[in-house]
Amino acid sequence: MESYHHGDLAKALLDKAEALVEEVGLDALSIRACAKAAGVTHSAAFRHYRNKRHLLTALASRSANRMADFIGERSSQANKSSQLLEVGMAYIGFAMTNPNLFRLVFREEIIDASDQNYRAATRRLADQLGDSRMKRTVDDPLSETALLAWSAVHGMACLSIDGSLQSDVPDENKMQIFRNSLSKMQPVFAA
Amino acid sequence: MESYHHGDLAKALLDKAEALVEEVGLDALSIRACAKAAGVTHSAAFRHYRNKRHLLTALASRSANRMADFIGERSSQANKSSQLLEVGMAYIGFAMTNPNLFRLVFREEIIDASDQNYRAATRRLADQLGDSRMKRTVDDPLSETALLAWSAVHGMACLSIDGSLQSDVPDENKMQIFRNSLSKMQPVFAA
DNA sequence: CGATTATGTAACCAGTGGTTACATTGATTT
DNA sequence: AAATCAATGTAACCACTGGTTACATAATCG
Repeated sequence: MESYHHGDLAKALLDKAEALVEEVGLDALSIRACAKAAGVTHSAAFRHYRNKRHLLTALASRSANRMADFIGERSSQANKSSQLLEVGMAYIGFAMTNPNLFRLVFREEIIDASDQNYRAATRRLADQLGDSRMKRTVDDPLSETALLAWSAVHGMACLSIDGSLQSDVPDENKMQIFRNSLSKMQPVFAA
Repeated sequence: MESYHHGDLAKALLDKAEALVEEVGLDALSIRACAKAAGVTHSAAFRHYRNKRHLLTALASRSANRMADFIGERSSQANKSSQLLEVGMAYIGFAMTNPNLFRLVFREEIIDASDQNYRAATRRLADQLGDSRMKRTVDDPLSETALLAWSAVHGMACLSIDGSLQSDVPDENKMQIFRNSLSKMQPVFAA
């Protein structure tokens, strides 16, 4: 038996949410299920997260950081010439391994996009994507190719996890196809 | 006052759903709200759609068809040389005008992806995207460039409507940036 | 006209996000 | 050490949701 007080319920809830979300799906995730998994009443959860939105925001922030870490690792392992490609492949790899966490990071309607932690996490992620010029899209012509690269990678990730591509292909083969496909973009960056 | 029987409740519900979804968001859309908007009890709706999933599937099918139509129009208006670019821009344009309908078409977790109407509609859409080789990704090397193009366009659409890009830029300017960005891909297709 | 069938309503169920009043605990102060 | 107080838990409740069932009404067809 545990004590009346939990210890670190806030973190426990996040952990349970992270585990549950890949089980039951992003839309079916409920605060009550997280609370029950943590062995606690659902109202206890609201003591640590004002509402569901806040829980999801916290999870999104953590996921964005995980993603940035993952990409960072892969990026540092690659040699300079293939870095852009490897970053893209890591991006897609994270999405395919954690589809719902990946979706959560970008579904700004169900989270608090103005949250400071979330913004910091996504900024870290954007920085990891090469150069932060990807986000400054207004009058910087260089960013147009960066936007193109990001879009291609993001699009592949989305199409892949949403099942819009042929779905009876094993993940490894898919990854190889993505790699080949992305490679074709090289002439764009050569210029 | 209307008669006891509605006339074409199935279609009315779809219409109301289509209108409501862009108002309240995809996740907040409820069968009860659609039914009320159609002036009918929520249980009447279940007479025409077995469950929410079926309603959303029907709406997704209709949206995919609308999208295919829209792209088809734009495509036929363009001259041969710029067709690929125009198709892509139409794809993004539809997404930005109807973000939630666009999302619905690709959110296969909340719809019945094996539904025949849905499959027919998405196949039409895929065909409209140039050549249907986009979907046969296994051992057809040509499709790698098609996949790249689709991904780039799809990624731009998603990033744009999800607010991951700089959001204080008016839509028209965004579209111009997208056009410029996509244009950079030309050398890939020249080969 | 009468029976059948399609389509609507009313009342109900379990589950959800969220709130409020109350109970329990751990830490602080004296 | 005892009293106090804020942090953290529970229980009971609310409105709403998707979904079901029994019943009422209307249209249709013999």
